[in-house]
Amino acid sequence: MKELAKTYDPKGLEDKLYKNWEEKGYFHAKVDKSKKPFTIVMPPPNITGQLHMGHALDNTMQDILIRYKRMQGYNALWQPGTDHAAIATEVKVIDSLREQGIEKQDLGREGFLEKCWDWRKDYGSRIINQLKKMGSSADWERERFTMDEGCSKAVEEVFVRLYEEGYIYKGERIINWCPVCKTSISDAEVEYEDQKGHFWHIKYPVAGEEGRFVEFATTRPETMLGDTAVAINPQDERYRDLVGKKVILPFLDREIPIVEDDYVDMEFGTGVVKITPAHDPNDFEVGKRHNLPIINILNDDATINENGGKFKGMDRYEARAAIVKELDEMGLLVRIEDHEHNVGTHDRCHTTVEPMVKPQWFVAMEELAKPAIKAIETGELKFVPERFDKTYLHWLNNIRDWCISRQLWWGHRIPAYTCGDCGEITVAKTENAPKVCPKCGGSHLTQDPDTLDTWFSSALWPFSTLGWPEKTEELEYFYPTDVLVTGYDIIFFWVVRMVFSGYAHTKKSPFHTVLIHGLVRDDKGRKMSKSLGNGIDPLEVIDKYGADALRLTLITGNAPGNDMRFYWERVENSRNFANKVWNSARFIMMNLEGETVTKPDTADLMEADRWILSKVNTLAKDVTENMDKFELGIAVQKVYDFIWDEFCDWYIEIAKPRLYNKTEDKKFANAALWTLNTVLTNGLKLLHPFMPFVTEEIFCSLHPEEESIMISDWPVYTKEWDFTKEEAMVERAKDLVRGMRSLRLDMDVPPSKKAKLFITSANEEVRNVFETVRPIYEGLAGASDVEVQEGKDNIPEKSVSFVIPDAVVYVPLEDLVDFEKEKERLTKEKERLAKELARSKAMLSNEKFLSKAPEAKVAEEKEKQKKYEQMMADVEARLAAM
RNA sequence: GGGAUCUUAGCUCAGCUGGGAGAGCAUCUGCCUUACAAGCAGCGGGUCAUAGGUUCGAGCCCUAUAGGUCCCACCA
Repeated sequence: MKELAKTYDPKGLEDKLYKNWEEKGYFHAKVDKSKKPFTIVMPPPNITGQLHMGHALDNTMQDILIRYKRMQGYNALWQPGTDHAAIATEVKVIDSLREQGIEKQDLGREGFLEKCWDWRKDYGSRIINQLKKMGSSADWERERFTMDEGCSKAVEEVFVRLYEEGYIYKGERIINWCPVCKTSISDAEVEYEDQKGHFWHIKYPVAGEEGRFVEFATTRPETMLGDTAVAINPQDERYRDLVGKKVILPFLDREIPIVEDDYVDMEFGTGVVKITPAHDPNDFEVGKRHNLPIINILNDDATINENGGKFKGMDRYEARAAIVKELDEMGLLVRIEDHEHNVGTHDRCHTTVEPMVKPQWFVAMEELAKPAIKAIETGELKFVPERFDKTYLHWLNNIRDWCISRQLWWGHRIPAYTCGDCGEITVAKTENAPKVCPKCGGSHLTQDPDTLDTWFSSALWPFSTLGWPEKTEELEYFYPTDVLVTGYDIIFFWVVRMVFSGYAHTKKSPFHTVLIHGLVRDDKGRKMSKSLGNGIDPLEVIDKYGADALRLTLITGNAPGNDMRFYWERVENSRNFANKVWNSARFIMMNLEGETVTKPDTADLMEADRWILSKVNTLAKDVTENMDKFELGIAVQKVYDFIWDEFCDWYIEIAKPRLYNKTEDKKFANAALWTLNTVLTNGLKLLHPFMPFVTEEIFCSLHPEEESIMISDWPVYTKEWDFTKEEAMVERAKDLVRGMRSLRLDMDVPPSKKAKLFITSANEEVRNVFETVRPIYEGLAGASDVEVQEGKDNIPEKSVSFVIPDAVVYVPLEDLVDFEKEKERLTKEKERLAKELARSKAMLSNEKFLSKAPEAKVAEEKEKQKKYEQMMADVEARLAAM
């Protein structure tokens, strides 16, 4: 047996243990029909990613579930991989190229993609290695990438299928355009920010009516260059006579109609709205209804294009200022108002998005959403916690078509080919790419230059990683997966899309449970972010305190779906716990030195041994229940409390006298050692999913014959260790010791002072408590002169007392008694009892309680009352005697 | 505007289907006791946001109010 250091040092050790696990192949899940599968698919981190607290939390939760299920005997697969992260990666690569003075366009599509793959080669494994530092037991042999061959095949398969079924279409729609990234983005990628702006009140002259104007307000004056109408509400009497007339658009001198549309709110502003179909989603709809022309006034970088007349070439904000200035000079600017409004920005670069009309590819969502909605109703899909059902359903019930084309190069290229001769679009997988146009036979085919939204491939992740569309045995065996763990911020982007994709392509929900966690915030509750510089780097935490401490910190005291605050003090506490476990093991191993321990006869077990066995027995049951309900925080709290409070603070202390007493029969020490070893081992197993490293190291030292705790069996409840009687007895013994301790503190009794104890109970069980407690008492209270005395007759006159269930304990302390203090204590005690008695009596005299409450509850209450009455009588007698 | 959620000890948070208010940290007291000072023993500290209601009984259920956070939608 090897020596353990005085404090636990995770440094170096964790890497060593992890390497061993990996080499032994413990993480690898092979198809094995004799075992039940349990599958989690890992949310693929971006290849540009650096491990942050969000990943750390997400992965810790998954690893806990996987390790737990693996120990329970499941064939547990944690399917990992990385995401190509279309726009995020493209932006990074462009930036790094720019530093070298190279522009994306200079390289051409092929050249640029090469650079992207280089980037992936250089950085793609970085995040994976960081996840390994966390102890993640994912099946790395099965690592996938959203753009690897298989996943790309799945993407094309889906695209072609959905196209053929009519769910994917190409259309001129108004989309969100990012002028910096120069691509369209989906609605989900738009983030609204409150910004201070203005309302510009402007008027347009009415054509043919000298001196007449219509007035309206706008927040974006520059869009007037694209105006093709002004609209009024058909009910609006004020403008009745204007119907059918036209107004003149300043600068461009375009005559545009005045149209009637219900969309206009008569109550708002002047009741007149300018209509810019090309640059506003609502106006676009109005334009469609009235067949208005769509005039795009912006280039892709949000400068004004040739449709903007003399403002051509100006940036949108530059043009805004110029237009306002000139309108003012022309007397068409009525006034300017301050106005705070929500501005849509791109969630990656926070550039204000510009609505634009462009040909894009869409997925028609209405039909596809239906089974995903039904899944919640039928219970095929559950959110933990449940409240996220509502978030999910609300989104699905109001879903709009998904814009899936992106004007990027890095990603899955859209498998659509346009004929240069007849304009026919052909959609086909790369392997079936058309050489000639199937319609006109022309050979001038060009593939659509756009790529797909990065979430298009992520949506297929649960089954594409298992080989879909091939019918692999993995897919057959591991799919559908079981649990998806992710943050609530990603429900719309990912969870929704995975679920409807699962139903569309596999006819099943890709998982039955979605376990949602919150955000990791800093100590002040702020989001951890690079720009604020308030983030704590998980790698730094691991370096300083170890991965176990990090994991424990992330899991404790947090309920599913809730945000948490993360700060160093919490990590320290976790580290302290790791050290506590370490030292308890060290203690046991020091005592095991040179001993051979055998399983003791049941008769040789002390009450305390049975008590702790019983405790660890129920602990296993409780923890298992919590784990199955995904209450990871509660589960680990229970293990923590058990190991620290019960096992270390009580049981080890109780066991010590037997270990130190060399003259006694060896079988007593043997019983203690065996119990220590057994209980610690079970505790370690229950702790292992949460703190894999320290538990493994101890387990292997304690059991050199065993290979790894990872592949050991999860403790289950056993009848053999069901000792309710002993449990109750030791709990009373603990009360007794606690009572003695506080009494001695109250009375300033030095620990060396011996004391006799008298107990007022004829209950044999209670008297046995003294025997149970003797070693504890001797060890902790420092007095050994314990005398059991029944009844009240022999109690010394000068003594102090305290109450334990079923009895009052008297301690004669002769000259050391402080009667004032004792009186105070008793009075307090009397008050407390009176309160409890009142409550109990009220309950028991209540007919409704008696009739409605379960019988056991009533009986329990009656017992309580009896006890209280007895205790009350004792206390009153003591008080009277003083 | 719609929805979700929170308000519990000085701080950060648990508290599962209603039945004697909890943890960690911090403070204070006493201990270097031969596993652990990253420790041990203990003390103090809460009208469970407010006001009603249901109930024999409410931190928990219902209603309203106040304040905070988040999501969605958005009137130009």
